[in-house]
Amino acid sequence: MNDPKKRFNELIIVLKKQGYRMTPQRLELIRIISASKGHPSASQIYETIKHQFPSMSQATVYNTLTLLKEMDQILEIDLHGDSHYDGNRPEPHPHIICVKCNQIVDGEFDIAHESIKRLEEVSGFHIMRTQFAFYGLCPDCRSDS
Amino acid sequence: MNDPKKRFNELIIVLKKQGYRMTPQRLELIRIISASKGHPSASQIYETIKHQFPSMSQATVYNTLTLLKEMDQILEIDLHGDSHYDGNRPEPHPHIICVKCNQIVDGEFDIAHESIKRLEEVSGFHIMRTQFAFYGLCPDCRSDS
DNA sequence: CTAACTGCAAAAACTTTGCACTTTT
DNA sequence: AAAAGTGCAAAGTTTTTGCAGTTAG
Repeated sequence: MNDPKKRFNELIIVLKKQGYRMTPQRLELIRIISASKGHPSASQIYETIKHQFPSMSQATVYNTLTLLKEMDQILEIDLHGDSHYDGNRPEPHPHIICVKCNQIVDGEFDIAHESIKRLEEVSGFHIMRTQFAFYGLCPDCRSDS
Repeated sequence: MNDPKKRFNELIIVLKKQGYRMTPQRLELIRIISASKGHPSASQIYETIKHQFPSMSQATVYNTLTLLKEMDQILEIDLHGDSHYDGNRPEPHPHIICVKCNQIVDGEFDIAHESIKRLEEVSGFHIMRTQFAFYGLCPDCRSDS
């Protein structure tokens, strides 16, 4: 994972370069996304920001997340109507998700690079982003049951 | 893809073996899932069945899909609060999804087998199912824009 | 100053739930 | 007959929308 501060500044630069405004709410969301070791969901981000900005609205959270998503700066992890976000690794990588405790862990190998090329050739698609999810039991939950 | 009729009978046998009852609604859903070349969503399945069974309820669709999912007979493709289902290939395989027309195409290579083993070793997870999604533009939508 | 952004509240979309009724076995 | 399954309608979640008011640049 990147250094949170480095990532924070990186995101600010990218947004500014595109002419987006730096509002306090946006800065706070970017700070959270940059520092998150886990993969927070939209509602988790919303709840966290509300501590600092009680007036924060869900619409703003979704607006900003959509913005970052469209700029390929964050990855959306679609989990059955509860999207989580990975703010540190825009490049394709697998996620390992515990079906019991719902924790999400980053996988380290890169299946994508060569696979994408092959898949594009075979399917004729132009592939823009990927989502690899492995569902199972994390070490803790394995021993629980 | 399997032969739809073969798959249909296969599913019936599996359900019966587990002691589940064969209601007309269930049969119809299984028929649809078996024959679907694409990857229908819950609501698409619901709409289709309503033609035959105007009294069909969403609850029944979801009940049956959950059942099949838990028996690892269908794959759920999580698409931003609109799950689609792959009824023919319970084994891990990639999906290629057009971000414009939303069509879902099956990928043919198997990245999973060796990768899962490696990932299990590194993460300590016990992996039970996977979801590989590649988002992009299909050939038609590429030429459109 | 003004275009961009936010907050609010309502609506939309998908899924789940509870319970009485029906049906498979 | 009994357990399992269905239908209905309501409620729960997450996400989107419209618009008036606010603010960064």
